Amino acid sequence: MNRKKILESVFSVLYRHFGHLDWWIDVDPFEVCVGVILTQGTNWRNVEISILNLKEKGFLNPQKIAFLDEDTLSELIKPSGFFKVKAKRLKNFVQFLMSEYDGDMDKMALEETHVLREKLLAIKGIGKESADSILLYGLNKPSMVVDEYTRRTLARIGLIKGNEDYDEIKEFLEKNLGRSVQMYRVFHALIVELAKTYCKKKDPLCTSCPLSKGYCKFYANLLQKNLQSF
DNA sequence: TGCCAGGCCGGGT
DNA sequence: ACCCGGCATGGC
Repeated sequence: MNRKKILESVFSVLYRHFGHLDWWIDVDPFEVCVGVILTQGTNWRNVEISILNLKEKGFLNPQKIAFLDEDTLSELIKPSGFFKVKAKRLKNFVQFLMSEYDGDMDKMALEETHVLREKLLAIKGIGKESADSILLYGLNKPSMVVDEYTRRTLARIGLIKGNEDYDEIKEFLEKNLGRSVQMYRVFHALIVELAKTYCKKKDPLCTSCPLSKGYCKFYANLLQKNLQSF
């Protein structure tokens, strides 16, 4: 049994359990970018308040944010925390978008995925997870998102050791999930849902996880045994 | 009540 | 190459 089969089975089980989960469906790509930056280290609920603030003022577009002073901006995004650094990060991103693509997300979307990823990573405040989230959920490009949940969950299942770096895990997933944007989007959302619900930091044995029936390392074995039923 | 949330950067070892 | 503090609000 190879890791690809197991990974496919994991997806299958999660999909059956949680259903079709996806994020930012049909959301304006620029709004996705703002959301991605605001949600760094922060609960999504808090981000929604900030997004609403920006929308109410009609500021949720590149041009407006570009000409907004940083203090006003940080005031509007206060609910999502780290508001001063995030105001700066939003400014950095918007400045990039304006200067490289005339503030046009459609133009940005024309870039080749890997090229754009490197450009995004060069922006202060955009790390790997944010860059990949923008690519995947904002622009529908095949760039898998990895986060702490993904690392922890895959490690507990036994698919990775857990000490691999970001890009290693990303490549593992991209190689074994196939290059389907839809698959990446849903898989990441499913993993996050699983981790938030059952695969918590404080519960290393995953005792509450209905999928694992005990320690998650045995999850892989469970899948192998029952593979034919998936 | 304390802990954590859909991270990232910069400086120190 | 890792490790850590700082950044900050709101919900359970």
